[in-house]
Parts: sequence; C-alpha cells; structure tokens
Amino acid sequence: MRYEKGHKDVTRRRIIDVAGERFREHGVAAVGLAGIMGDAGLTNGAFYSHFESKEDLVEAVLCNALERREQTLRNAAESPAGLEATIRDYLSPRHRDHPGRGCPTAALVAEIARHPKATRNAFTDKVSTFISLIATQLHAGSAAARRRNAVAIYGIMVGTLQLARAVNDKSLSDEILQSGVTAALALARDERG
Amino acid sequence: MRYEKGHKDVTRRRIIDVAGERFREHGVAAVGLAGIMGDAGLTNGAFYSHFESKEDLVEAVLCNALERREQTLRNAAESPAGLEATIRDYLSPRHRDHPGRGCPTAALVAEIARHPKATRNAFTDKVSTFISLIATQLHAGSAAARRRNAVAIYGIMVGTLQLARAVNDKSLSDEILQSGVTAALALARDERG
DNA sequence: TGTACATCAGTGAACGCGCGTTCACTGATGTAC
DNA sequence: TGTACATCAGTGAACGCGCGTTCACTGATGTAC
Repeated sequence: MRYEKGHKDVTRRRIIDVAGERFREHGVAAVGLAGIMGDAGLTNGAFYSHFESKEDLVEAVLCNALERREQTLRNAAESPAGLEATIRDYLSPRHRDHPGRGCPTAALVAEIARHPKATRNAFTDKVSTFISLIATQLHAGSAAARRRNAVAIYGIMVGTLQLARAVNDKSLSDEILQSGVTAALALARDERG
Repeated sequence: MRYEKGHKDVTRRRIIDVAGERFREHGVAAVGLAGIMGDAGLTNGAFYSHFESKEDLVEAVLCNALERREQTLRNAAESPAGLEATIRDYLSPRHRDHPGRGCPTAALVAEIARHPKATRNAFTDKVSTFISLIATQLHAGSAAARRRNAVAIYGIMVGTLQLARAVNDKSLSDEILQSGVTAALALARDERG
C-alpha cells in the first residue's frame, strides 16, 4: 500500500490531534501510546516512523496546541474588544467543561514543569509571546505596568480555570469563573501603576 | 516485633509525608508506591495495612497537605499584614523552587480535577475554606466584592506560581512572580466593586 | 514463675497488566530496463 | 508493454520493565492460665 503524497503528514497530524486531546483531558503521564494510535486508526508499531519517542510527541503536541492558541489570540487582538472576549471565552463553562480542545497551559502547565529542557523551552517561548500579545491589547499605564498586568491576566486565567475544573461543586465552580472574569477585566482596564 | 502504642500512626504519617513530597514534586501519576515505601524505610507489602489503595493514599495526602496549608493561612490571618506576607511568601523564588513542601493546589490542581469524587470533595471543601480565609483579610468594598477578590487572589497565586515553575528562563520566571505579587496586592487593597 | 497461644506491623516474593519500544514482515505503488 | 526490483507507511507480535496489588509468612511482644 503506497500512499499519495502528503499522506504521511496527514497521519502525523492526526496522531498529534488525537494525542493533544487525550493529553489535555487526562494528563500526559496517564495516556498510553497504544490508545492514541488506536484512536488515530493505526497500530502501535506505526508510532515510531512518525516520532522518536513519547517525549518527542509531547513536544510536537505542545507546539501545535500552543501555536493554535497563539493564532486565536492574534485574531482576537485585531478587534478592539478582543481581550474582553478572550477573557470571557477562556473563563466560560464551555472551556471549563471541555479541556480536550482547550488551553494547553491550563491543562498541562504543572506537567510541563517536570518535562525535559526541549519541551520546556518550547513552552517558554510561547508564554513570552502570549504575554506580549496580551500586553499589546492593554492601553492604560506605563509599558512596564501594561506588561505586568498582562502577566497577571494570564496567571488569573490559568489559575481560576484550573480551580473551577478541580472543584466538585457547580455553584462554587461558576462563582470562581465569574470572579476570574471580573478580576481579569479590572486588570485589563487598570489605570494605576 | 511488637511495637509501642502509636507506632502504626507514626508510620502512617511518615508514609503520608513522603508521598506528599513526592506527589507534589513529580505528580501523582508519575510516583510509584514501591518508591514511597522505600523512602519511608519499609517494603511494598506494608502499604496495604495502612491504606486501601493508591487513591486512598492520595486522598489522605491531599487532606493532610491542605490542612497544614489552612493552619499556615489561619496563623497569618491573625496579624494585620498577614495577607501581604502570605502573598509574598507564596510567590517567592523559594516556594517556586521547592514544590515538594509547597502548596498542594499549585502542584496538583490539574490532576485533582481528574481524580474520583471523594478526593475532589475533600479538595472542594478546602478551596471554600481558603477563599473565606482570604476574604476575611480583605477590608475594602462590599462583602460580595471582597469574596470575589479573594477568589481572584487565590487564582492569581496558583496560576502565576505554576507559570513561574514551568518556564525555562530565570528572568522571565522572576518577572512572572513579581507581576503576580503586584497584581495580588492590588486586588487585596482594591477599593472598587 | 513458666508455658502456650494470640496479636499484628512489617517482610518479600509473586500476580497480572499495560507501559514504551523494537523489529521482521506486508503489500500496494513507483521506477528501471 | 511486460517484468523485476525498490520504496516505505503501516502491521502486529514480542521485548523487558515497573506498576498496583495480594498473600503466606515472620517474630517480638502481650495475655491467659
């Protein structure tokens, strides 16, 4: 079975997509390669003609998911109320309830901290980019204050989304999301500093 | 070898302490029971006279670590500048660099979201307590605004600490911590709402 | 006081299982002559 | 145009390993008589 040109790339992308969803849902450590390959419609053995190791896949998945996130952020940044929409969408029940297709940072940040250098480097680059992208959407205060607020907004989004996901009580979870939105929007409008 | 009274409790506590450190450092899924028992100076077999399962240990570890955290928070709450000290200590390089003895929420929140009901219930109770404890240390705004800010402060602490840990660049990591401190303190003093 | 038995925290080998990884093989297509 | 060979994405069985868990056993002490 020879395949048409680009077939292998398509397969590789399918593996990355499947793995991205499963990693964000269950964590990297809890997801096995056999399951990923099965979901991608392949058998175990094919994995190693696409990736060198599980860690190699993790890096590819992370880069892919973060790049998509960056595109979304860039698109939002073009409309004036973009940041507000980004914050409201990020801290929405929909995002909370569907981690598989959601923000890779919120789902995997603690695990990334324990992964090897290459993976963490890729993550670090994107964090820098996200902070800059948020900062360009802030208009009050000095450049330093805008950057400081951008970091805080990113932190509040990641932290409150994770808390809302972990908590086992719907009304508390909703309250956490709502408080996160209010605080992040206040930071976005901050005139101090 | 019969043991003096209370010996078993001491052993159980030692297992919980060791597991608590290792879980926070490497994540629950990445830590094996044999390693925990070895570090506690015991062999595998002894585990099941102390706990019903790994999940049972996870729950015990989480309750223990969260309870300690609550005590620390309560002690800080008695001094007037307690919240500021709590925030600065939480978002310090020392806390960032030593997750094993640090906040269980920051280390494990994403994993907790994927654990069974009993574990999540225990976590939920403590999150409620933490939010209330932070809220009692806020003095500006309505009761609703103080509670909202308490949630946001908790979220900012958890989110920025995790980002600072995952990022592979010291100066960016330090900047994230510093921005978190500034934003959390601003929220603590917030007069709006 | 001495003997027989109960207790029970801890031992350490073994269980089945799924993990990440390897590898000889397949078979449809493209290329060479 | 027909034949022989190269290519290479994917197959599927097997590897060693460490996991969570089980269990028959140990042996120092406490209790009963």
